[in-house]
Amino acid sequence: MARIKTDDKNLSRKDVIVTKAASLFREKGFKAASMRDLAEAVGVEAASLYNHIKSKTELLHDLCFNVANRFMHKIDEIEAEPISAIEKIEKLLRFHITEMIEHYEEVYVSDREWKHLEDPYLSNFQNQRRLYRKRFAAIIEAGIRQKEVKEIDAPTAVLIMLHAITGIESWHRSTQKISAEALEDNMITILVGGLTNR
Amino acid sequence: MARIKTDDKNLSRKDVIVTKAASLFREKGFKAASMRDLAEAVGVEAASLYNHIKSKTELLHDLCFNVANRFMHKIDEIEAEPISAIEKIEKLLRFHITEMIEHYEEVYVSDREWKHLEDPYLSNFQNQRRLYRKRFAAIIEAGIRQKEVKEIDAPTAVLIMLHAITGIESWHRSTQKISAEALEDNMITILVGGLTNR
DNA sequence: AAAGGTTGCTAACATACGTTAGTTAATTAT
DNA sequence: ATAATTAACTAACGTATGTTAGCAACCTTT
Repeated sequence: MARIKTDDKNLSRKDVIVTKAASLFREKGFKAASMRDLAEAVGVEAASLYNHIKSKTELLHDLCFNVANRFMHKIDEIEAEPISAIEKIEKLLRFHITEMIEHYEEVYVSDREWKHLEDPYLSNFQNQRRLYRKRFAAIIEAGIRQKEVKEIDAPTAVLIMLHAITGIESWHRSTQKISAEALEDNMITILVGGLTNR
Repeated sequence: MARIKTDDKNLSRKDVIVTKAASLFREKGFKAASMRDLAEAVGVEAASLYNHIKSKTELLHDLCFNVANRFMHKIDEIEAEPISAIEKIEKLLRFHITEMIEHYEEVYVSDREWKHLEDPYLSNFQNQRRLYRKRFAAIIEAGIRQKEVKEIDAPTAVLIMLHAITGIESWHRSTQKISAEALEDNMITILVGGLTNR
């Protein structure tokens, strides 16, 4: 009888399922990925998954909110630091970039598939998202007031930054990648360079 | 008996269906949007759609290749112009931006949902996409050689540009938009500003 | 070794989906 | 006015999907 392997200790079977789900949802999209696909990836029959999870949407829910919470904590932390606006922006961007490099399946799924959440989680997620962007924009606006940053529309700048970073997905799948460090530095050069005055 | 309205002349009934499909696929995603949803949006029964189209995937196919062709023609045109690399980049970006502003449902769907195409169209689309990015990167590399552009990794720059532009989708749906012109100029300022030497 | 809990299996359900067949209504051409 | 064509309808088929029920095998604790 097949069993779900949790080779690395401290991993629950649910963790294994959630991780495989991230990979599958990233590859096929949430709707197109079936529970039978997931079961096969996990090495078990579809019905057996339900010993560990409540529903398919719960998987998406877990993925989305895990990611969202990580970003929320990071922006809390950065806002509180006594550094310049440009430094805050760079720190936040670097966090986004490394998150996308290291946990890209989860981050990608959270970013692209949250539409398939169901209320009340959907509204909740959308609110968090809006709030996060507002806080990011506020940092940029502070930078503009202090003349560190060009006179641009802050919400537009946030859109550009956040979407630019999802481009890392293509890097991840490309065959001849530059190194992760080089990627990060290139992105910072272009993005922060585009904001900075002088 | 309900009929599909093609109020503006020169619109075939299929055109009406394709347009509504773009809107629906954008809103729900290709897989989550059903033919019955589409039929309702068009004002007709699901089976009736098949008097005008071959299949659901044909709709996606039409959307994706219409968009891809427009971009391919534009890059043909721009490559041939006797202008500097930076000017070429700016022209191409402005084209992307206005396409995204004016036909955003189609462009968005083409960008996000092409994964659900079926071979041979899938491979075909992927090839076109790769080729387009290579040509874009080549323009940037020419700019680097002529010292117009910072010494960055060109493929990374392409990723950033293209993905940044999909952020316009959020602008489109936001309630308090800045004007389309202001959006375009802001994006150019940040993106081209991030590339330019000095 | 027995008992209890956990995790797997098979079978099946209800539902939703894309699509086809066959038919009728509406429009266009003769 | 009649015939031919186009475009709609109803009904249904086959398949895939998320999920549940009931039972068997495994592991852990005593």
